[in-house]
Amino acid sequence: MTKPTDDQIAALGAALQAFVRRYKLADAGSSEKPLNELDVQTLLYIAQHPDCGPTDIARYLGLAATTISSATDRLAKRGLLERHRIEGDRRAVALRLTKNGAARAASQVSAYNALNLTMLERLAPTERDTFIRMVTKIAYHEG
Amino acid sequence: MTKPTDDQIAALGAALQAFVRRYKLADAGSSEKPLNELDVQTLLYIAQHPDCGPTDIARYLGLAATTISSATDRLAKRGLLERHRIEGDRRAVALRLTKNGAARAASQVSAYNALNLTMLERLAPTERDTFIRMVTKIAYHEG
DNA sequence: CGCAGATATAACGAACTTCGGATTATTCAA
DNA sequence: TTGAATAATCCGAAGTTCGTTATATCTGCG
Repeated sequence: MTKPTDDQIAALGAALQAFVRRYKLADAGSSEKPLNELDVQTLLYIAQHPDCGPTDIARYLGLAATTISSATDRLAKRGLLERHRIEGDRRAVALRLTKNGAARAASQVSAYNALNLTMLERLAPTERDTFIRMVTKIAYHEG
Repeated sequence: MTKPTDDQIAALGAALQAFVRRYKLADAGSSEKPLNELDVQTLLYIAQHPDCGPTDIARYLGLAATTISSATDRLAKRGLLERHRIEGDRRAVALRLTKNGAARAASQVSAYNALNLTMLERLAPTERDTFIRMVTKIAYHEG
């Protein structure tokens, strides 16, 4: 197996750094009072796993359960999610997004999609599937 | 100009999400007491711009000057950088890495390089330059 | 020269976030 | 039944960002 050269590694590093930097400075111009990163991740997880509990989220994100408790508190205070008592286990709570929460989650997804769209548009149409295939290969590689 | 399809956007989004998640959970197992993200960025900026001032860093990262003051405080306390009074302008300080700071910066760069290496290794040797060219095109695209 | 205003940085305090430890409520197993 | 395990939350400590203020210094203009 031929190894990547130092030049290749450096070129990739420079491009990724430039990209991350541009992206970070760009999204400063968002509309609503922004949620912090953890709250966004929490919101999106609940959107995809309705009626999950705080412990699920903590395990998924690799954080302390109390941290998730704080995050869900913040989201609940803003009216983005509701806690429901569940039938089978009365210790547990089921987290569900409110209408506003679902809208907020959708808006987040839109923002991600817009970024992905921008990336693909910068490539020639014939390159796009190749790029997606490569990124997929890198992301899902077993190792 | 043909537009990317929704399927393409979704596929790219899913792959990037998977990649970011794997990367985040992976680097939980690092060695030394970790610097926070801002401190790392600050350290690397100073490594590349010796004798710069806090204001330069604040402008570069798009943050309040006092935030950078805190960051340089933390780095100085850990012995990673030194503040020097400058000749021409006695208001300003010139930030310089100590030996330890330079080592720490180098170690950070190594970590980034290792990640980039991993990414490239997951592609076939013949694909690598294509991938780098595409990422570069996306990152540096004028728009 | 002397002084008003701009500039570089640091000090301080408010608001917020993460997380460990303790607490409450409930379930499970012996 | 009782003790251990589990789900979630409360509380307080430590750390972070950032606005305001303070201090020192520079710059330019009369």
